[in-house]
Amino acid sequence: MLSVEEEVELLSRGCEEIFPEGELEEKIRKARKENRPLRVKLGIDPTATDLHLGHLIPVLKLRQFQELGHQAVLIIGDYTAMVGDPTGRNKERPQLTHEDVLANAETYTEQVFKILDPEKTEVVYNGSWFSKMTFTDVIKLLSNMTLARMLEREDFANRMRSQLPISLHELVYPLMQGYDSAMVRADVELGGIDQKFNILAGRDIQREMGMEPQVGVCNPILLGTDGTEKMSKSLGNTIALTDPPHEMFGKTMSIPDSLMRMYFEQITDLPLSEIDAILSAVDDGSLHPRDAKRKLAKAIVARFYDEAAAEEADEQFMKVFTRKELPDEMPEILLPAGTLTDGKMWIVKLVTTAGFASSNGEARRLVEQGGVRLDSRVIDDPDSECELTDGMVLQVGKRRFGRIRLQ
RNA sequence: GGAGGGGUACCGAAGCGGUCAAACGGGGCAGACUGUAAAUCUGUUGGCGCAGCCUUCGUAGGUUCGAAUCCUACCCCCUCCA
Repeated sequence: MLSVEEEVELLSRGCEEIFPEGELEEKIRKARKENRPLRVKLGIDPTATDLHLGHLIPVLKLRQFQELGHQAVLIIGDYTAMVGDPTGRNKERPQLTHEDVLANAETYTEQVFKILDPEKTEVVYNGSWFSKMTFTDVIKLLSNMTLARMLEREDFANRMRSQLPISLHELVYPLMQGYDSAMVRADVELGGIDQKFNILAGRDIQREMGMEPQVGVCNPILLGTDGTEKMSKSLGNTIALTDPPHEMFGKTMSIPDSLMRMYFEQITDLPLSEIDAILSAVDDGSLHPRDAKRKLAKAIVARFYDEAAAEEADEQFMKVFTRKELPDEMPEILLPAGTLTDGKMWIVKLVTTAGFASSNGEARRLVEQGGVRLDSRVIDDPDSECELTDGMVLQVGKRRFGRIRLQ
């Protein structure tokens, strides 16, 4: 068995902040003495359907706790999702209906259980208590917070300063999240560092209700593939859990070098010493940054799929982008008989039919700009009528390929 | 409740009777250079088989030879005062 110090060190990996400092160690010590696991809470608001790596960071942390024998408590925020977490927002969120939320929750948990052990995870909907609260209960809950404290929050302060609206229901959110902690008697709450305020609210409420306050274990906010903004679906800079291996690999290869450490630490489970070794090899020039990134991409794919998929993705990547060869597999472009006239087809039509452009105009532009190839030959005249034969390869841009199938 | 400001393309933001499919910046896409990195440079960014035509500037009407631009009504947002 690990020593308490070792366990804390392990759990601290990749964390931006654990607060209050030292209290995690104390909690673990105490739990061991009482011979019980820590109750580790992670709340997720099912506001969208696809999980991306940014969502997964605390989930991975939760699994780590789970592997060490602690009790994972997953809260599905069916009620909080309707309110919408104002954290980091400079706008109000659109409010979702309860039906939307429940539907999302299903796909969410399905994905989360690719990582967590469902047998050992306690799943609770926070609607199970919020739906039963009376208005009196709500008022009592609200009395735990003052306006001044609420306005200390950076996001609210910013909005106040720039005279943007803050709806009252948004002020309730941190209290709701905090109340969740009390209801599940959490010892630890996980979340991004942007959750700090909400997690601290949980401590207040737990204390108010006569419990020992939870410890916050916060990870940094994962930046998206563009390297500047936080990973978020609306910014289109995500790597999704549902991305197929080659895409996950490719997207990882496209992140700026400066993000490698973050991704290594947050998403892979390589030992820190190994990560340091890789990155210092890059620094002193003995390892090509691209090869370091390949290691990263492989580790990520292996984590969410398996070694074989990672190996395969790497090979394909090298083949297509380094050696500029055609990928082994590519989607087929089915052309029913009658699509061609005299065995020929208008190039613009071909590109849109293949789904590589959403309009003829866009396809036309791609052609004019030299981004379209047919069997490796650039076609740059948008009026071209191309002779097509079964098995020909259409390439658009650097990474979209399709094999023509005449039917 | 009173006074004022505003809704323009993916986003920010000009335009305020014709020369506007709408400046400029960001983002996206394509090309060059590379390591599908960064930086840089170039082109492009409503639709249509496209030297032409069609539909766009909150919504609906109206004025005009002609409207993103003027008028009327409606919807939405913001600010200040209360």
